[in-house]
Parts: sequence; structure tokens; C-alpha cells
Amino acid sequence: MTVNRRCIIRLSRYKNALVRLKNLGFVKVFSDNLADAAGVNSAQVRKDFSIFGLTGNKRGGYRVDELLEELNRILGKDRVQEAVIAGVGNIGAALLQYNGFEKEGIKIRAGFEIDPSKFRERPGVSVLSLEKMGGYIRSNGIEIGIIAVPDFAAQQVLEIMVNSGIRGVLNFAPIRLRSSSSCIINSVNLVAELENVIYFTRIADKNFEDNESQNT
Amino acid sequence: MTVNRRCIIRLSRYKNALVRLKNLGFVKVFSDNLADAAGVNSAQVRKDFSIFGLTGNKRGGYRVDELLEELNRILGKDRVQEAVIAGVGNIGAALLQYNGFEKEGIKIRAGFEIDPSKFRERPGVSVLSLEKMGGYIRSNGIEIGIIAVPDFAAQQVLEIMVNSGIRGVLNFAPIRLRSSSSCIINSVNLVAELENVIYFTRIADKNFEDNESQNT
DNA sequence: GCCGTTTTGTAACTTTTTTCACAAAAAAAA
DNA sequence: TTTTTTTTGTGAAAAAAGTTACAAAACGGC
Ligand SMILES: NC(=O)c1ccc[n+]([C@@H]2O[C@H](COP(=O)([O-])OP(=O)(O)OC[C@H]3O[C@@H](n4cnc5c(N)ncnc54)[C@H](O)[C@@H]3O)[C@@H](O)[C@H]2O)c1
Ligand SMILES: NC(=O)c1ccc[n+]([C@@H]2O[C@H](COP(=O)([O-])OP(=O)(O)OC[C@H]3O[C@@H](n4cnc5c(N)ncnc54)[C@H](O)[C@@H]3O)[C@@H](O)[C@H]2O)c1
Repeated sequence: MTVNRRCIIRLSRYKNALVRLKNLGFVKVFSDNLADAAGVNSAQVRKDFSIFGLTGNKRGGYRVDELLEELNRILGKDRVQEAVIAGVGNIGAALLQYNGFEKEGIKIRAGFEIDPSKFRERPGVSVLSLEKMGGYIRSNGIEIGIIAVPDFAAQQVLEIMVNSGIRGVLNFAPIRLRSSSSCIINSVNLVAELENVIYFTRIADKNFEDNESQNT
Repeated sequence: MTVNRRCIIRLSRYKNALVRLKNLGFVKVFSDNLADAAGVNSAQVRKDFSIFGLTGNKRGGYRVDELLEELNRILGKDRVQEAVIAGVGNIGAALLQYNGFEKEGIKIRAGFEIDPSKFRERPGVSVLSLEKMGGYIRSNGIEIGIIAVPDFAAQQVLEIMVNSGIRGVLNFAPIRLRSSSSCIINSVNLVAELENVIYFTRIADKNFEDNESQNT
């Protein structure tokens, strides 16, 4: 009944499924279809919706476009969400270059580095000195940060972010970050995800539930 | 009491914490310390260990090196785990280049592409034509695959992998993949992870539990 | 060798999450 | 119009996950 991480991840999945259904020309959808697309039970879908007051029609299911609009609103897509990245190495650069964020209403405004060879000032997405990060976040009112620096630098980067106004962080460094409660932190540890695959592959047991992303 | 995804993710975290403790010269560790490093309760740590028969000493805690060795064994680090990647775009290239896998006993042996401009044959990690993937997997006995292709290509790539002997997959495409029970699939959806951060940032409510990677 | 302290290992309990199951509404068929 | 079918919305039940709490073991000091 409460909204938790997994619930929101499921909403993202429902949303993705709805976008595809819409592109295929579907007008209505049943909880069954969404359940199937998201890999859950249909009662779960209806229950998730009931938390947010999303209702359908007895027998008629849900209208794809209405539902999609509501999910988008819940997921914060009613306005562009701006973010910055610290660390423009392998992962950071991959995220900066990814063009899929744009159509999800997520805009990465700038990257920040300590390695000057990675700097590049230009329209669109600049990569600037880490020293400029705090000021940039503050003057642009950015609330979302992505941490893609080596583990030993992550906590320090987080602190700069939080002190400058960042309220939510997606972290790729394989370390537990500590922050004040004013900032929520979601960490994605890709090595752990692979270790997970390896473990369940080895025991070849189907005790496995899909990660919820995913993500988690 | 059962081994689930989150439990294995926690083991990865304990392992990471132990590596750091070992490097700092620690010889013993208490469930409390690991709990703190992993962001969980100390009873959770002991319970996780009890599932795998990992025991410590009443009062003395756990020996760091023994525990680390056992966790490494459980997580499949007793031998090098080989993997292949399909799709060497932003994410695929970031993973191929990442040198942190090596010291975790994970070796990405090759990448596979449909875009010839991405091909590069050379010692170490080659990027080859997708057409060669099945044969490569088979002849090298690879069991782990990483999918980093666009969503519309992911299911098809998965099928080639599974038919060639892949038993576990880490998927980055934001779509639900379907496979026979012989292959486990763990999907990481980075957009959903960001949407999660955005959601919980907006409601500014601390109903939030950290992703289990964090996965998870 | 005894006593107080610390920390494990786990049984019992609590909380959270998921699934079941069914009345009620709506559409379609008769 | 009445009946049948379908699908929602939600309590109640079940299952899963996490926490509490404490006996038992082990260490250190005396
Ligand atoms: N690339 C992967 O596939 C992968 C996989 C698993 C985990 N990770 C984790 O993701 C993080 C980034 O990995 P990567 O492969 O991109 O590493 P990378 O070394 O390629 O990039 C890190 C970048 O951060 C920069 N940097 C270092 N300290 C900084 C600081 N204080 N402020 C700003 N920038 C700083 C470096 O100059 C570098 O460009 C690491 O914590 C790594 O463990 C990456
Ligand atoms: N890069 C990111 O930050 C990011 C974020 C979220 C999700 N994703 C997801 O990860 C996946 C990869 O993203 P990306 O940014 O690396 O995309 P990309 O377009 O940079 O790379 C995809 C690569 O796959 C190759 N490809 C296409 N079809 C193929 C096939 N059938 N077999 C082999 N290779 C094929 C393309 O040639 C391309 O090089 C996508 O599904 C994307 O939605 C990426």
C-alpha cells in the first residue's frame, strides 16, 4: 500500500509498455497486458494504480493515452528534469552521449571533471572543471546529480553536490554513500549486478526474480 | 531464509567492504561493521551468512581473509568468469573499456556489432560481426552475455545468445526479455533508475530505501 | 578458574509485499 | 430487457523479508 522503490520501478515499466502499445495503435489496455509486459501479476498492476488513484473502467480496461499521461506526471515528466554528471570517464561519457534521455524528459546539462584533458566547452553539454560544479548547480537550480567518479572520490563529490542543492543522486561508484536526509541516493553497482547473474547462473536454479529495472 | 536477488547483492556489498577493510590492515570484522558498510541491520548480515554456513566466532567476529575467500567462492570468483557483449555503442564500449572487471575476476572476451565501423580485431578484446557471435560463444564455452543493443534488437540478440549456450544475461535494453528457463536475465534500466531518483526527490519523503546494488 | 562483557546464531515476531478471490460495474449477447 | 461475460478495485490471506531478542559461546581481566 505504500509507495516504495519497486513500485516506482514498476510504474516506469508500465509506462514503457504503454509507449510501445500506443505506437502500435492501441487505444485501450488491460491490467493483464501491462502485467505481462512488466513481468508481474495483474493484481499488482491494479494495486499499484490504486495507490495513485489511477482508475480504469470495469470491463473496458484503461485508456492508453490517459494512463500514459498520468504515469508521466507521476514520474515527473510534466517538466524537463535537469541533471549534472560528475566524472566523464567510461560511464559518464556513455550517459552524456546517450540520446534516449532527451525523449524521456531528462536533460543532462553538464559534466564535471578533474582531468583537464576531458574538458570541452561548447553549446549543449559542456564538460567543465569540478571546481565549477557547485556554482553551476546553484546558479542553474539543478536538483539531480549523477556520480560516475572512482569510488574513492565519490563521497567527496556527493558532498559538493548536496551542499550546492542537489536533492537526488544516481551513483555508479561501488561504495555506500552517506548523506543527509535531504538527498536521496540510488546506487547502481554494475559489478554486483554481474555477480548476481553469475551466481544464479551457477546455481542454475530458478529461484530468481528479475531485477526491477531494472534497477534495482 | 531463501537465497534471493537482494541477498546476493548484499553479499557483493559485504565483499566490497571486506576488500577495503583488508587493505586497511584489518584482520577481524564484526557483523556490525559489515552492516554499516552495506547499509543494513547486523542481524541481516548474520542471517545472510547463516544461509551459506559462514560462521564467525562468538565474541571474536569474523576473520577478514577467510570470510572474503568464502564470499568470493560463493560469488563465483574462484575462477575467471568470461562474458561477451552484444552492442558496442555508448554503454557497451564503456563496459568493454572498464578495467575494474578484471580485478573482480570478470573478463569480457569480445564485443559483437552490426555496425562495421565499430569492428576492431586485435589481441585482448575484439569487436566482431554479430554473425560471428554464436560461433564464438559456442567455441569458447562462454556462459555470460551482456546486452547493450537498442531495445528493438534485444530479444533477437538474446535468442542467439541462448541458442549458443549463454546461461545468464545482464541486459541494458529497457524492455522485458523473454527466455527459456535455462537462461536467467537481469535487467538494468538506467532511465527507470533515474526516474526513481526523480520521483523520490520530488516527493521529498524519506520512504526511500536504497537500491540494492546496488542493484537492486 | 570465575565473572563480566562481547558478539554470534537463530527462533520468534513484525512488517512489508504479493497473490487470491470475489463483489460490483459495464459491455455484449440473447 | 435480461442474462452472460469480462474486467476492475480491493479486502483478506499468504508469502517473503527483515527485526528483535536472547541463550550460548568465547574472550579478557582478575
Ligand atoms: N565503466 C564501467 O563499466 C563500470 C562498471 C562498474 C562500475 N563502474 C564504476 O563507475 C565509476 C566510473 O567508472 P568509469 O569506468 O567511468 O571510470 P573512469 O576512470 O573511466 O572515469 C572516471 C572519471 O572520473 C574523473 N574523476 C576522478 N575524480 C574525480 C573527481 N573528484 N571529480 C570529478 N571527476 C573525477 C576521472 O578523471 C575520470 O575521467 C567508478 O566508480 C567505477 O567503479 C564503472
Ligand atoms: N547509454 C546510456 O546511457 C543508456 C541509458 C539507458 C539505457 N540505455 C540502453 O542501453 C542500450 C544501449 O544503449 P547505447 O547508448 O549504448 O546505444 P548505442 O546506440 O550507442 O549503441 C547500440 C549499439 O548496438 C549496435 N547494434 C544495433 N543492433 C544490433 C544487433 N542486432 N546486434 C549487435 N549490435 C547491434 C549498434 O550498432 C550500436 O553500436 C539501449 O537499449 C539503450 O536504451 C543506454
